[in-house]
This record gives sequence, C-alpha cells and structure tokens, in this order.
Amino acid sequence: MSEKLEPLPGTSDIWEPETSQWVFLESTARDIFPRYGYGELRTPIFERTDVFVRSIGTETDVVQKEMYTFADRGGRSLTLRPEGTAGVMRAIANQGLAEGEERRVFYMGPMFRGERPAAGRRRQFHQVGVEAVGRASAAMDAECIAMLHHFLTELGVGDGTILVNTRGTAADRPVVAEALKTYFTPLKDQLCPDCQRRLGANVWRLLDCKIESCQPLMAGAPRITDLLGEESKAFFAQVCATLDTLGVPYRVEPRLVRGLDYYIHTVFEVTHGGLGAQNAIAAGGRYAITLPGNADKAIEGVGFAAGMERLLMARESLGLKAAAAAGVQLYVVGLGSRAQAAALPLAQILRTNGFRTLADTGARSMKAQMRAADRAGARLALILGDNELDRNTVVVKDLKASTQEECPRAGLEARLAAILAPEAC
RNA sequence: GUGGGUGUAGCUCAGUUGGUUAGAGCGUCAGGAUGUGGCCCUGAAGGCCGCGGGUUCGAGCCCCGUCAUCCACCCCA
Repeated sequence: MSEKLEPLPGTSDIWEPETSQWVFLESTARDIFPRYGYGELRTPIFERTDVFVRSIGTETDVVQKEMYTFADRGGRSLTLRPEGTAGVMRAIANQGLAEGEERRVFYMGPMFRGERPAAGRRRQFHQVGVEAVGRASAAMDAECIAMLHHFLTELGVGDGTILVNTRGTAADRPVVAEALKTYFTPLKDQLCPDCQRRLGANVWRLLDCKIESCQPLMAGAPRITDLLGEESKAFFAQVCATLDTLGVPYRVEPRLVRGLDYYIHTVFEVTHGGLGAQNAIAAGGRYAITLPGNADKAIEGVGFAAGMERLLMARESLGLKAAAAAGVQLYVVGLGSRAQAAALPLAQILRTNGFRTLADTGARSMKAQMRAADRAGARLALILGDNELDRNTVVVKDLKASTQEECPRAGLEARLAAILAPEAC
C-alpha cells in the first residue's frame, strides 16, 4: 500500500477481469468500423506541441491548462496527446492526400489531460475515434453519426441520447460570435461569474450555462440558426434529412456548441445516464484543421471520439458484462522428485497441443497441489507419481465430477480433449 | 485551479466518552496418520492505524499540515 507504488493520480492499472471488458470494446470497434470502410491507424502518443496547439486552438482549456508538455533532450517542446484528431490529421497530411481523395481511419488508445480526476474523468483516459477526411458532404456527416449509433448499439448502449447542432461555416462563425458578444456584453453584470469569464474566453459556451439565474438571459439571446448563412442552413438540413432516412434517432440541441475551436458545421454528442456528472460518452463533428507549416490550407473532415472508460461505465450501469478470459483447463500434480521433474515437460507438451495448463512448480504436498488445482479453476487434475511413471500412465481426475481414471500416456491428449469437449461448445 | 467525503491486515470493514498486547470476515500458507481439491476443524504469517507535527500522564480516536483516493465545480471523452 505504499504510496510510491500507486499509479500517478488519475491513472490506473487495469487487471483481469476488467481487461476482458476492454478487449471486448476494442474488438467491437475493429468489427464495426471496417464495415464502413475505415482502417485502423496508430499514431504516436506524443507529438510536437504545435501540432495540438494549432489544431485545437490556443484559447481552449485543453491547450491552456490541460496539456502534458515537456522539453525533450534537443529542447523541442513535445506534448502527450490530449485528443486523437490532431495527430491523425498530421499523419494524413504527412502521407499526402490527393485533391478530392477521401480517407477513413479509426484509432484507439490513451490520451492525457492534466485535470482533477472525478467519475468518468482521468488524466490518462482512453478514446476510440474515427476520422473521415478529404471531402465535405452532409451525407458523410450523417453516415458518421449513424456509424456511431451502430457502434453504441452493438455495445449495448444504444439507448443514449444523440444531440446534434450546427456551428455553421468557417465564415459564419465569427458572425455568430460577434452577435453573441454584442448581446451579452451589456448584460455582463447579470451573468454568473463563470459566464462573465466565458464572455471573454469562449462566447459560444455561454449558451450551454446551466445556472438558474442565467436562463432568462439565454432565452433572449440570438439563435445560432438565425445568424447562419444559407449554405450553413442547407447543409444542416440535409444532415438531419439523411439521419431521418437512415433511421437514426437524434435530437436537435441548439445550445450544443462543443469546446474545441476546430469544429464547423455539424457537431454532435451522445449522453448516457448512470455515469455521474460526466454524461457524454461520445462526441464529434465536422472540422477544419490547420497544421503547422501549412497555415493556408486546412484539412477538412468529420469524426468523433468516444471515451472508452465511459462506454464501459455505461455498459456496467446496464449490467452488461463481456465473457471473462478463458481459464485454466488442466493442472499437473507431481508427487515426489521424479514426477515433479516430469510434470513441467508434460505441461509443456499439453500447451503445445492447445490446452491451457498449469503445473505445480514447487515440491508441495499432494493436498496443497490439489487445492491449488481447485483454486486455479482447473477442470482436470493430472496426477503424476512414481506409480504412474512406472506404468507410463497419468491419473486424470475430473474436479467437477469428482471422478478419476488412469489413462495411458499414449493417447492422453485425445482423452483430455474428449472430456473437455462439451465445455467448449 | 476551487469545494466536500474517506484513509486501520492482501481485500471488505469494526474499533465505545482518548485508557493495557489494535480486531473480525474473506483471502494466503500449513496441518487434520504419511497418493486426492471444494465443506468443516486447528494453527500460522501478515499492521510505523497514509505521512509529519501538535494537544495530553496517555492518541487509531482530538487539532493543524501534507499526501493519496472518491465525488462535485470548471471543462471535457
């Protein structure tokens, strides 16, 4: 229990049987996303700092106070990735993308943010996400949301609420921001302290305030949709129409704005009950990302990221549990020094033949070894003593049925397989 | 960064208004006539009571600080 051995705050060691839940989650992602033409991409866990700063936005909380940034030996500023999109965009830009070419990738892995841990919020957390890059179409946005819904349904958490909204084109955004500032600035004294701060930092977020006293002021605020140009409105209308066609349940939430700067047009979020205060299990949208050294040409795409811890929490709240990892089948018990020397080689051969096998490696009493076999969850104990060695046999004891038989060493594997067979079905 | 709850055995937790050698259940290990697990019985190992300071004749218990953890805020997945 030494504090020196504990993982750092907001990080944790993941053991069985929890690991099995993670494997299930990862397998589901690798099953579903390729059905939509996505391939897995693995990017580095750290990047040059400006890869994140340029794409996420200087004014965001993530960049200003949550990044794990350090200098490497050459003095370069590096950062542990706080989210997945920026690195994926960097990788795609590095490889090159022809005009009009579309690329679809998914990724999963750890992300890092220096926040105060809470339910559903860790410093090292994990995301599974997708990006479809290179083209802009409303149908693509809708398909992306449909795929997310498919994925969540496959995980058993399709009962979440899908919220969608639009932030308009890159050209519309400053117009909206300006209108919001114009409306709220005279009302500054009436706003809650958080909103007063947001007024300077991130006007869009004002609309998302949950404080009671701010609500009347929100009601009179200009609506984002009224300020958008025709192009933005038409784009969003088509996104919604396509979602209808695909049968994806969703709700338009005009106050949904998201926290990162790079979003344009469609933004969406999926919330789920039973997670504590952090109720978003996945979120995403369409974006235009500027990479270092390429300021004039933004990469556009649509994607989402889902919090893996949160997905697992949502599943747990519904009582869903993936099958545990396969346990030990055989336990080789060796009696006496001759047999003990033979136990490990026998186990090795059995493993080669596909049996999950444990062999007692200490010179322990039979009682101790049998108890160990039981506690390891083995179905069969293979008892090997001087008598069996002399007769070239093995006593096979079924720990579930409490029956045993002496089997000739030749053909042992076939006999074991026969006994275990019903269990495999 | 701000606020609140909680820190006693490997795990889950008792521990009286401050008073001898700090307990239970589970788990681990060993034994119960020498080659047979599960249930049962017996025994053992395992604690700087998170850490540091203070009050007191005396602190697991009270006070302060600190660290860790859980939760909430902020923000986000």
